[in-house]
Parts: sequence; structure tokens; C-alpha cells
Amino acid sequence: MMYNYKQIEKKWQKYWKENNTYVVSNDTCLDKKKYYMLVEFPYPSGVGLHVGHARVYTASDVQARFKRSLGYNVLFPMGWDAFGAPAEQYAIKNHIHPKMAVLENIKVFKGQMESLGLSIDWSREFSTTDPEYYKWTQWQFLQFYKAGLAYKDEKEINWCPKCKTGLSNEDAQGGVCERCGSRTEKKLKNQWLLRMSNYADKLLDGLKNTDFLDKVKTAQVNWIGKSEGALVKFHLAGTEDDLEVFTTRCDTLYGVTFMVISPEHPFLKKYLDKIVNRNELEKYQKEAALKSEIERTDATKEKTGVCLDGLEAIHPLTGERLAIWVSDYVLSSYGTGAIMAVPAHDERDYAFAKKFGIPILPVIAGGDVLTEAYTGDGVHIHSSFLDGLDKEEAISAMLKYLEENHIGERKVNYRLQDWIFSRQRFWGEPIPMIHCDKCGWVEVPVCDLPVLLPDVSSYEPTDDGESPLANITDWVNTTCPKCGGVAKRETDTMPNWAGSSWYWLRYMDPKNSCEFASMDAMKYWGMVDLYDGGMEHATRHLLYARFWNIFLHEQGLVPYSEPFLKRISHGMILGEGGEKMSKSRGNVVNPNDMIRDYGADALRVYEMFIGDYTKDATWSENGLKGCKKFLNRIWNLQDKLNDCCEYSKNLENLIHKTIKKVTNDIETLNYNTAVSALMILLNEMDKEKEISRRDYRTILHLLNPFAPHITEELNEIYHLGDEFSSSSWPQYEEEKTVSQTLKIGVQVNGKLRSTIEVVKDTSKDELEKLAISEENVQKHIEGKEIIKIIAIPNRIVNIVVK
RNA sequence: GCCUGAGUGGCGAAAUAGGUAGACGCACAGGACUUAAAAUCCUGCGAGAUUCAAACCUCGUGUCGGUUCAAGUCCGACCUUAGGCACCA
Repeated sequence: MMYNYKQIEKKWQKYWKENNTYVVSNDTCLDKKKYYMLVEFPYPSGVGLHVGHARVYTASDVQARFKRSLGYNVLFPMGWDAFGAPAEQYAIKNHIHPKMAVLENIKVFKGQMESLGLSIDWSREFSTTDPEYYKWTQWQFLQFYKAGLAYKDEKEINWCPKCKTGLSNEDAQGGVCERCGSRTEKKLKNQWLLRMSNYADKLLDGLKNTDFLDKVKTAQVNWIGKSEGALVKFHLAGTEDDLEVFTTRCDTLYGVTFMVISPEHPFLKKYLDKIVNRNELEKYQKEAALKSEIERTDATKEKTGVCLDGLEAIHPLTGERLAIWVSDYVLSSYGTGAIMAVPAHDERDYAFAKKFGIPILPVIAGGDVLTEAYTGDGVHIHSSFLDGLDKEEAISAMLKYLEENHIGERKVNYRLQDWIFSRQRFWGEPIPMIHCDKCGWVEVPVCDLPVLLPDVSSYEPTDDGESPLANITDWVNTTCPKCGGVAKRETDTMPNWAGSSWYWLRYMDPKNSCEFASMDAMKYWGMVDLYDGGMEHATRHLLYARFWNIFLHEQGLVPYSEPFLKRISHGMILGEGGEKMSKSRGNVVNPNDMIRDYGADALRVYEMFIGDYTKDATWSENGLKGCKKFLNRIWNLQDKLNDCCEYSKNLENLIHKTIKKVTNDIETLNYNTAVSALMILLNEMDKEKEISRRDYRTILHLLNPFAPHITEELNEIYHLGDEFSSSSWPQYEEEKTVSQTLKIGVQVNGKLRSTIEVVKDTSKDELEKLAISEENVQKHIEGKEIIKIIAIPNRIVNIVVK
């Protein structure tokens, strides 16, 4: 008999909704421990969920159902991250307001999630585009501003010519727009920034208090890019200024033969009148500005540069005059935008010196400087007081000397930069600031929050690099909250990452209209226990969110510094051909179709069975069919049901084993082996003529987190016990997980020659006797000398012969 | 170039502490049921040699070496591959 999955799944989904089965309270009086299961909320695009999303939400749901069954008060919420370019583009294309586009898309997404049977507490749902939500995003921005961490600055930013907006460094990795793939340009623009670089060390230190996957931690550490070294001052001849450089190898100071500064270095403007070859310089600067980030950072391309005529630096130790070169291999965004060049021991400096015929002076013994830059670590030479010292000794001796003589100081440098927080888009949170000619930048008073987006019909990006909001004069023109004079609103909006930088806090107290979340609620739910998301967010969302939370904690606004205890990242689902699923490839599998043809339970079981959850997996509809078959067999097991309320003798041992295995596997996210353990148990039950009510109840319970509908249905039909959604997880007895008899292998010289069946804990001596008496073993030891016998009870026997 | 992982049948994958490699599933083949197909059930399924058939034997977890009674697992070198960082001073 086939089971009617369509009707059963609909029935239980309706039942859960009507009974608020998965609505959770912040009740601190409950005698339950809390568990916060968070999964990255989706961006509700026009295309709906695909089976990759379904895998992630199912895994989180399995975890939530499991933890609930273990007695935890589980927070498993869902919301929508709906600001940003895709919604805006979708709206422009379909000639509707982004607000409406978002509503439409959310409806589709939510419907899909509901048909998967997820145990989400929908009473806590919100979208980052809800004014009641972004009011608090704006409020939090003002806290950054008050703390001096939000500032407006003329900055060279990453500009996407296609999207017509500025991007953060994180969104323009490798000089490519994350959204559309265009090459980004450098553009000087007045931007809002958040001082994230001040938090570099805190972001590094905080990792110690988390249990993130190693590769996630490494990605963050690399992105922050801490390097320890020294700041060294080279006097600029004939001026009051010093040219400052950052170096990690101040021990090679005696090897410096020239200086290099970036084409954007401020001294070039300041001392332009001193520079004789001005025309040559300006030509070079123009060329550099036109180059894309990719071209500029291509390490394989030949070095270019201009030697300044009229400006020289003075070596702080030797007093020698050093030529200053301008070259785009020095980046204005890292360190001081200037370097001391040590061609003998740095590949790049070497290549540059070679090309322009600059002297190369070795200061570390051991390399052949004529053929290549020396990178080994011999002792120092030609270096005065450093001669004979090794790298570590020389660095500390030089640091001491620099500091004592005020030539330089220890300095830690970071790759991490301030967060470019302005976007020239319509569909984002307006930055709640007002500019008044008299008072300067003035905050929007809290009572006027949220600053709402205007309801207009045209919100397409402008060509001049200004936000679309700038054209809406009614909205822009306002009065200064301070002096009451005429003033203008900030027209830039926040990046998409703003709304996702605190959303997990809002779930704790989503209806609060006085605060973003009450301290009590935040204390109750604490840190997110398990946060599941994609690897693509390891350096962006995860860094922004941690920065935001650390800041709020410093302001006394949240109880914990780190927001997430454990971060895991799931793999993708690839199309049947092993390629990434995409609309253009036409290999996207829609979960709706799979649910229609096989049922939500089958889809869920298959998604969990497909392979290691943290790795990519290739979709196979045949695999899904196999899981459907498994559920059919679970359904048909009812025909074997007897009246007995204890475990069947033949199955008891395996049942205890399976409870243990499934429990541990869900805990450690090894969902695929948990499912296989259930398949093994089913196979054994199927071999029996009858199974007991307890046998059935237990396998159904273990399967419930994976296939909640069919299991609740069977449990109800046969009155096997309470609903699984309110039952405690089955217990196993350790001693009953061990078999009384077992088969162990017998090897001769490490090769398997036979197996013997013995009772558990058979002694060493007995094992040896049994092993030797095996016929095939005899054949292999006949006429040979037994050197020794290794017999390990319950494991193996190995006979070593010569 | 540097930093992480990962390489196991035709395929997706298993293998707590070194202890019977390939569990579980898919695909495939043979059989049962059926007028037939689908569904379902049963059997087989790493490669090779041998055999009527089987037992048995040899080889086998990316490559080469090592440690050990015993290596997918530990150690060393290398190859391939995925991801992160990268003219970062």
C-alpha cells in the first residue's frame, strides 16, 4: 500500500500552524535550557528557493526538532534580508515598487518553506525592509556616529560603473563588483565610513571565544591581515616633512637604495612645485588612475615608474640621499602608501631595481643577488651594529635603535580597512543624517526615526554618481533639527550588509517598539548556539556582524561581545552534471516539483542523505527516488505491528545501537550516516515477521526530525504515544548497544585468512586456540614457525609466522 | 607564491582509539509476480587469475618511500583538485 504523502503533509502543516506548535516563548521561568539555532536568512529574489536552500533549511530544522526533543527551549526563527540591488533591479524591470516586489517574493519563499514542513517560529518573522525594523538599524547607525565611529570622508572608493554605486572593499574583492562582475574603478567620493579598522584586534581576539570552523577562522584572519613591523621616518630633503614607511623587515634598513611611493601619495600634491619632471609624473598618475585594480595588482606584469627629479629622501642611519620613485606597485591603501626599497632581499624591489638600473646592496649573507632576490635568513652583513646577528636578533636590535633615536617605532599594520558604508541606491536604509550649512552634519532626532523611503515611481540610479534620492527634492529638503534653518538630508543609503548585521538580536524580541530588543530577551537567548551559513559570507557578513555586535556590547547595549558561538558552513548542491545550479545553465531543480512528485519528507531525507553536509553534493533524482522507497517501506512496516509494548528481542540490541548512532550523528551534523543507520534498522525490522509497538515508535521517533509528517501520521494512527513534537528523545542503554556475539578476523602475517564467531570478551588464549584451529589458517601456517600471536579481544587475531 | 581542506568501486559515499576496506543508497545484471510495463520482492555486484561452479589465491583507498604484528587511518616527499589570501612592503 502506498502512502498518500500529499494529504498527510498538508494535514500536519496545517495542524502545526493552527496550534502554534513551534511558537516559542522567552519565558525565563521555564525549567528548560535555551538553544538558539540560526540559519542565514535569505534574500527573497524572484526565482524562489532551489534544492540547495532546502538542504540548509532542512538541516537546521533537523537540528531544531532534535534539540527540542532533548528538552531545550529552541529558538528557530526566519526572516528576510530584502534591501539591496537585486530587489531594486527586479522592481525596475517589472515596473513595480521594490516594496511590492519584496512582498511578492517573500510570499513565494515562505510558501516554499512551509511546504518543506520547517518548524520555524513564524510569529517572529520580519523583513529588514520593515520600517519597524530599519528604524533600529538607523538608530544603531546613530550610536556609531555618537561614538565617533561613523564619519564622512573624501575617499578613494571602489566604484561599479554598471551598478552606479560605491562598494566596500569586501564587495569589490579582486577589483570586481560582487553583484554584476564588472571591473570596478577607483573614484574619489565623499562617503560614510565605519571605523572597523579600529576593531581589527578585537575581531581577531574574539575568535578565541568562538567555535567556528577552522577554514572560517582562517578566512577571517587572512582578511584582517595583521602584520607586525615598524614605521620608519626618512627625512624629505629640504622640507619639514618626513616620509614614513611601514616595513616588516626593519633589519634590512642598511640595504635600502631607493624609496617608492604610490601615485596617489599626498606629498606629490604638496611638493608638486619642487618636482622638476612634473609633466612626466602627471602623465604616469593619469595612466595609473585609468588602470583597473586587476591590472594594477597583476604581479606578473612588468614594473613601471617615474623617478622624481627635485625630491629626495635621506637615509636615517647613513645620511645618504635616496631617490624617490613613484610606482603603482606600491598601493596607497596599504601601510603608509610608501616603502623603503631593499632590492637585494625583496623580489618586487629587485625587479624594479633591475629594470631601472638601481644599485642592489645585500645586507644578509648567503644569497646570489646577481641572479635573484635573496629570501633566506642568513646573518646580517654591511649593516653596522647588526652584523653577525640573525633575523630575529637584528629586528629587535633595530627596533630598539629606531625608538631610542626617534627615527621610527614599532607598528602593527592591518589589511582590514574601514567599512565603506554609503551606497548610491534607492532601495536601502536612508542614512539618518541631515546636513545644515551652519551646523554641519546633524543627526536625525530619535523621535523622527525611522527616516522613511519616499513613495516615488522613479528610483533608478543616476549617471552622475549621486543617489536616486538626490533627485527627490521634496524629500531632500528639510529643516535643521538644531537651528531650524534650511538643510538637506543625506541621500546615500546603507549597504545591504547593514540589515543583516544585527538581525539575530531582533528575533529575540521582534515586536519591541521601545528598543531594538530588550536586555532581558537578549540575556535569555544569549549567543547564537549554532549559526549555519555559506562560505561566501565568511569574510563579509560574518565580519560585519561581529564588528557590529562587539560595538553594541561596548556601548552596553547587548550582553555578549561575540554574537555566534559556533559557525558552520554548508556545501552547495550542484546540478546533475556536477555544475553549479544556475538559471543560465538550466539545471536548477525546484523543490516544489520534488515535493509534488515525491513529497517533502522524501526530499528532506534525501537532502540529508546526499553526503557530508559541509561539502558540495551533486543532485541525483534517482537518489531521491531511493529515499522515497525508504519511506514507503517505513509506511508498510505497519503491517507487521503486533500488540507488544516492549522491544522485540531480536531487535533490541540494534535499536539501542541505532539510538546511540543517530543521537551522536545529529549532534555532530553527520546527517547522512544517521539516515543510513535508520535504513539499516529498517532492513532488520523488515526481516522480522512482527515488530512491537515500541520498536515502531522508536524508529519513527528517530526518523521524525528528518521526516516529520509521515512519522507523526503513523504515530497518530496507531496511538503509539504523544506527538513527537512534544515527546522526549529515545534513550539508549550503553550495555545494550554491545552485541553479545561478534565476528572477528583472523590474519596470518597481516592478511585476512578467516573469521571466527565468538561471544563477547572471549579471552586471548581462547581466541588464539580458535584461530589456529581454523582450516584456512592451518593451511597458511603449516610448516612455518609461529613467531608470535597478537590476539586482541573483540577485535582481531594476527598470527605472525616465518 | 603563501594558508586551509580533499583525493576510496560505474556513481553518492561509510569506516569512534591503527585492527575483517567499500556499511547504506543509486545505477546495472539475473530471477519472481504480471498478458505486458511500472511498482514491489529476491539474488548478485572493486579488479584480476583459476574453475562446470565454488572455495581458495593475487592486487586494490592519488604516487613513491617509511614506522608497525597490522596503515584509508600515523610520519616524510611529491602529484592532482577545491576554497581563502596575494606587487600587503
